[in-house]
Amino acid sequence: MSDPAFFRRDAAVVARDLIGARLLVDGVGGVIVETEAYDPLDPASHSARGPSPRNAAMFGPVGRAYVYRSYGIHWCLNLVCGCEPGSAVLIRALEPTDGLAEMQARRGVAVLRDLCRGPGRLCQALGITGALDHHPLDVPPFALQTRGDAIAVLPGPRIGITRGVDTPWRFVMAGSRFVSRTIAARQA
DNA sequence: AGACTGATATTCT
DNA sequence: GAATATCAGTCTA
Repeated sequence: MSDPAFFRRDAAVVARDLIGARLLVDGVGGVIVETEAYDPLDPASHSARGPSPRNAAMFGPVGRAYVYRSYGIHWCLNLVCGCEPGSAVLIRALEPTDGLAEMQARRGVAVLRDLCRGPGRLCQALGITGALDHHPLDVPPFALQTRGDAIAVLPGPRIGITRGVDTPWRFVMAGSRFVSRTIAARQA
């Protein structure tokens, strides 16, 4: 459920609370195990320099998707949140649980661990494209179930950015084998 | 396991 | 023209 109260909080808080939530697109997806927070005061954020055609969703209502093209090739999914406009949480990795065969077909890969590990791979596995930019998270094809109970979450620095590298706004599920490769290496 | 490369949309200089 | 919230392939070890 995308209760506005859940998303109308600081991005770092929402990013931590999203770990363990179940995210499905047309019934295909899994449990969120890795996220990153971005807000308009953050030099690494797309919203740092104000609205543009690409990042418009970040300045719209909370509880919606912000989908953008990364390096001209991949799609990346964010969930718009925050008390003020311009915040979002990047979904970096899922533990696949639903629609495994469909994800394997879309990715052309059989190994579960490689289906949704990384923002670009995740979007390919769930069939997420720019068509879902601005789409409300409580309206099909999206389905989002957040957890009520507490869960062990580890914070750390974000990945693949050159600015704001010291802000510990990446969150991973403790002990999960389905997080990004670079993280798994650093954890070990 | 690590280093390098190519693909290439959007934004910034 | 250069950089980027990336990934898959290939080469070196």
